[in-house]
Amino acid sequence: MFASQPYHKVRLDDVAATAGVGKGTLYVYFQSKEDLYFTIIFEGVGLLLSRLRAQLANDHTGAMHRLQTIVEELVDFAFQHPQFFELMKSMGLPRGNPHWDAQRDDMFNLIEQTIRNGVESGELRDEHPALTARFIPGLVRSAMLFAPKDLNPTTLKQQITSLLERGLPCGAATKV
Amino acid sequence: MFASQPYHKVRLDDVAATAGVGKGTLYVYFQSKEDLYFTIIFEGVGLLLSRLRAQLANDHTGAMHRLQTIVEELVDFAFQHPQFFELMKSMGLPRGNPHWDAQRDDMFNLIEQTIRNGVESGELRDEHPALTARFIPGLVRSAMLFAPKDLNPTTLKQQITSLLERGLPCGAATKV
Amino acid sequence: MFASQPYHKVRLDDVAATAGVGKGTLYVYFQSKEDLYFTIIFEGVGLLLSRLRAQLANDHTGAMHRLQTIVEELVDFAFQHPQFFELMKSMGLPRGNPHWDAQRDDMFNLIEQTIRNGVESGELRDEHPALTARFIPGLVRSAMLFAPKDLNPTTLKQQITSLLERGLPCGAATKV
Amino acid sequence: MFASQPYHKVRLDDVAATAGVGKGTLYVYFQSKEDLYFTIIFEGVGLLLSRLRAQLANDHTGAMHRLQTIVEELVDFAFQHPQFFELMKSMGLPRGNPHWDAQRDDMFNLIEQTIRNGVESGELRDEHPALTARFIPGLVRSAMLFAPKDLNPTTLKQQITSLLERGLPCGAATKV
DNA sequence: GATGAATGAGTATTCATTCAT
DNA sequence: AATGAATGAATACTCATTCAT
Repeated sequence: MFASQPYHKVRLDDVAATAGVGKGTLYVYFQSKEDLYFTIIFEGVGLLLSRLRAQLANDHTGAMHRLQTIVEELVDFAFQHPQFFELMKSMGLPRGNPHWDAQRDDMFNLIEQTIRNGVESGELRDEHPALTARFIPGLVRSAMLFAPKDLNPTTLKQQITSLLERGLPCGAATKV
Repeated sequence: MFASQPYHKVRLDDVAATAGVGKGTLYVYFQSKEDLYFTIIFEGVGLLLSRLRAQLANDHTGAMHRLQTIVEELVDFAFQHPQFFELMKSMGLPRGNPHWDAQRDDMFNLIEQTIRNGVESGELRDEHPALTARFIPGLVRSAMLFAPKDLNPTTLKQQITSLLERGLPCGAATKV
Repeated sequence: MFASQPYHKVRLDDVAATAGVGKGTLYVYFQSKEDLYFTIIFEGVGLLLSRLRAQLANDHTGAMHRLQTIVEELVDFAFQHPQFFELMKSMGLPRGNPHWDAQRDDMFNLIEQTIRNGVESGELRDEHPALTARFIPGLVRSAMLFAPKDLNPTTLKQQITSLLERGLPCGAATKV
Repeated sequence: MFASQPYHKVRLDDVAATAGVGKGTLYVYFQSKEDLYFTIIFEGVGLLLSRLRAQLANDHTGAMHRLQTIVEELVDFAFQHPQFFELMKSMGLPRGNPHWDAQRDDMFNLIEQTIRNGVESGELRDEHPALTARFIPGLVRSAMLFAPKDLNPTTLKQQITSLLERGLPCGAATKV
């Protein structure tokens, strides 16, 4: 519901009715409407994070391949939870909530570290891994929110991977 | 004010007070709170769009160079209006305000067309220019919202341009 | 808890927690929150009444002495149950709960009758014993609620007794 | 309305309707329901205080006569505002509100000082003027809340004055 | 045009009460 | 009997909007 309407248009009466519980019951489990909203996002990112970690734990390949794994996981998650990025448009991100900030940084750091490892091993070249780490989820977000509705996961993965692998210029090799 | 708080926490009382006008005066110029909010965003994107168009009108270079111009303009605008992307982070208001949707598509199309031209002329290779067009503002957005506070425009431009030009792998040249 | 907060700020959740029982258990012994509240007051006044009756049953002295006994009992009770008058300060619940009204009148009548006996025997002079009967608990109440915290029972008894015995003017004797 | 029902049963909707204004208008002038309630009491006591002061300003007689003036004013006020003491039953007195505490103390001090002056001049005998000062309004309260409905101001004044002047015992003189 | 006092529809939140266990 | 999770009726309070001045 938060994904299809702005935050302030979502009525807790309707949330309760849709959930099949009483209005008061929501307040047994959540402190406030805001708490409910942030909990949804927090649990979503938590799920994504744990999946990323699980995948990377089994992936002892090179940095580029691990980045592809990350992109795959991000895209799969986005298509399994198509409301997720819409959800965050509703009210934006919580600022200054230490739990949320820590969790978001965890995700960025996971990606950043993967890039750094690749740079150190000489496999990758990246002047600002921290920036690139923030770019990658942003690419998925942009696609999910604004790309044509018929976009499929495979195409999106390829496009992002392609961007990371080759860069746009077809004559890139000659430019170096 | 809309940049630093979610839509529903911005009170028109405060907006009027901050603007130094009476509450009623807002309604002389705007139909409603939503109208005010969308007007702000609409004018912001309108300004950005006109700048992009002005720059590109004078730029008769190749596609890659024009993309760099676009990135430069996006980043400069972002740093000149640091609230802008904060503002857009939660623009999840009514589904498909037609004006806004049209204008946003204008921007995406401007970028997409630049890429398509490059592909047609053989300068660029891109399987999905529409996706890439949506990626580019997303990269700026990600950086503005989540990157370290000491990020400077030059670094950001370089990083995005670099990504578009070369891709991450340092051996990219040999891959062609 | 009812003594330190107004009725509507006392939550049965807290009452149950403080009492160390489950919320539902309260409803085994009381019909409702109001019932609980009135039971507390009713039992309090009932206890006070039975003490007054017990003391007066053993007191076959004159009316003035019996009034002193009443004052002593009221003051002792007030100091033994310092919350009691706080509790009664806001007992403005349903108009005329019959049980409560009857019991309150019992107390007033007990005092009134003591005065009337004294008047009839010629020991006392009082134009309106009913009024005086209502005054006496009011004096204790006023002292308990508003007097300095270091007030002690002996002082209070003396002051009330003195007022009843002599009146304020030091030349009272000559006025008779 | 607060006089005829307990605080928590008074609905602001009804207050607004009775006052002939919109609900929101109440919140233009009062911060909250509690603020509204306390303001009513505060203004009531303020009115009473200013009347007492005005009367005493013109009264350069002896202490006993000034006390009678105070009693007269208290009783007149009580009969002119018969809801006033009922009002305070609704939620009790505000505790710790400095405005209210100061005002209440002002009233007590006004009476107390009158008694002290009488004691110093030798006109009165009172071991604890502070206590007596707190007794006097309490007598009026007791009468207004619990005395027979046909009580009239003159009777009440006489009874209180009589208590203060002579004390109860008709043989008081001989007890000294 | 500008204003801001008045408004009341709309909603988050509370808490006494119930009842299945 | 004792419980406390679930409830929803009840209500304080907010704030976008209006309109007389």
